[in-house]
Amino acid sequence: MINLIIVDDHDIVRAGLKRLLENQENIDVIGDFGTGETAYEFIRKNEVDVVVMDLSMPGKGGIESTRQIKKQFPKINILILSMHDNSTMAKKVMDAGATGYILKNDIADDLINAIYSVSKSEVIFSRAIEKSMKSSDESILKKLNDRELEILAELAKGNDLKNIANDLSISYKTAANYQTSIKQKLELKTSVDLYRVAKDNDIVQ
Amino acid sequence: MINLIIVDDHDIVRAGLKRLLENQENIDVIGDFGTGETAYEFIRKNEVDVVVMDLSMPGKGGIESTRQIKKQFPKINILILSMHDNSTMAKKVMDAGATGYILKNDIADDLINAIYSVSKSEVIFSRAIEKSMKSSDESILKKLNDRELEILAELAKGNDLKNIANDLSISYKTAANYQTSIKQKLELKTSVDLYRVAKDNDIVQ
DNA sequence: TTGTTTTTGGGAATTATTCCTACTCTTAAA
DNA sequence: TTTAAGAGTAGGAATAATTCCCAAAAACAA
Repeated sequence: MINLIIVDDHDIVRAGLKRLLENQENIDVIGDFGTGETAYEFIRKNEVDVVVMDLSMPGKGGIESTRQIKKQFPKINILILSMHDNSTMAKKVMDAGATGYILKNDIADDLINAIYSVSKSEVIFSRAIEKSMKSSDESILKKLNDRELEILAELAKGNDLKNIANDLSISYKTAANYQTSIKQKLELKTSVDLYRVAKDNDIVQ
Repeated sequence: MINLIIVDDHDIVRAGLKRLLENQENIDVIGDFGTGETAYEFIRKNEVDVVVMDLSMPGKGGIESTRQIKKQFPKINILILSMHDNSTMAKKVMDAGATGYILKNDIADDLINAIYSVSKSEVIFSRAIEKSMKSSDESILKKLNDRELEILAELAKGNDLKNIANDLSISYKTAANYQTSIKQKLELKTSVDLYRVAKDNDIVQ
């Protein structure tokens, strides 16, 4: 029997998932929570085998919650549910310690299979993710080095060069030069394009 | 008895909603579909009272599908399910002919109540939406005049001042001055902030 | 060790932005 | 009808940001 909890800020999705899984013989949904924090409180006091968690939640998101849970309870297997077939995010999720990453628009059977796999600590991805992970090697961001990536992230957050320079303890000139080289490498013209790229590649939000 | 269909591209959400509603005495879920097109085909051949539809779907989205259904079958009441408490989108949805607009993170009871209301052609919104619709009169965009709004939209699209000036047949200086006054009125510092504002207020995307 | 990449930033030229001013047009009020 | 207010349009001048080019440490790989 798999003791499972659901963490998703959407009440409807949560209630739906709960009912969907309650039909399963070997899965016992012993709790469902709207936030990572309340889920963590429950985990501390109860025997949990698998956590099915939404990626994007207000407050502590799926990644941070995963990290926290895995740190204290490494035996718990976490399956992340996401809206988007984003390989960058999938990598982050796995780095945080999740065992699987599947999409909300995968069919219900896939979810159930994924839960069984994950409960045996088998790593599992959506097919769409596996596909996009292969192609992510050609991500435009490969063109940037670490420092450029860091500065791109800051810029996309809406930080201005002065602050970035200050935060990273480099001169304004250096920061400005980085900005220029990022734009050149990525063939962007405006700061807005820069933000778009950062967003499309999940550097921000 | 309410003959209801569900339209949502997410299999999990759809299956969940279906089971959630199947417990209701007076609601009969007679179909569920992953696209507006397949739902429309079903509607043409079957007696449908209420459609619960996701706002954002690939292909023909919730708004376009709503418009199509209402055009041919004005008696059908449509309840839109959305992820975001966006009052602008809510307005668009109602313009398209939907009877209600609720959020996926409203609690399940709200959904069921909404369905009963909508089935009686009672207009219904999430509380969060009603709140944000009221405050949208005080939208920061009210501070901008038409031309500023137009230029904000262009800027947010990633158009540079030179092109904007050219497209709108105004001098570069004028365009630049508009940009400045937009930033001032909205108290923004960077172009990224400008894009954010445009996005948050549905001027772009 | 030697060569390469990363990280750093200055100088100078070029662009962009801001602030101020001002003219024209339209619209609404007196 | 005159007046006032605001929208839309720009130019000049000062200031700020960006780009381009160059170069020197530092880190790192061969």
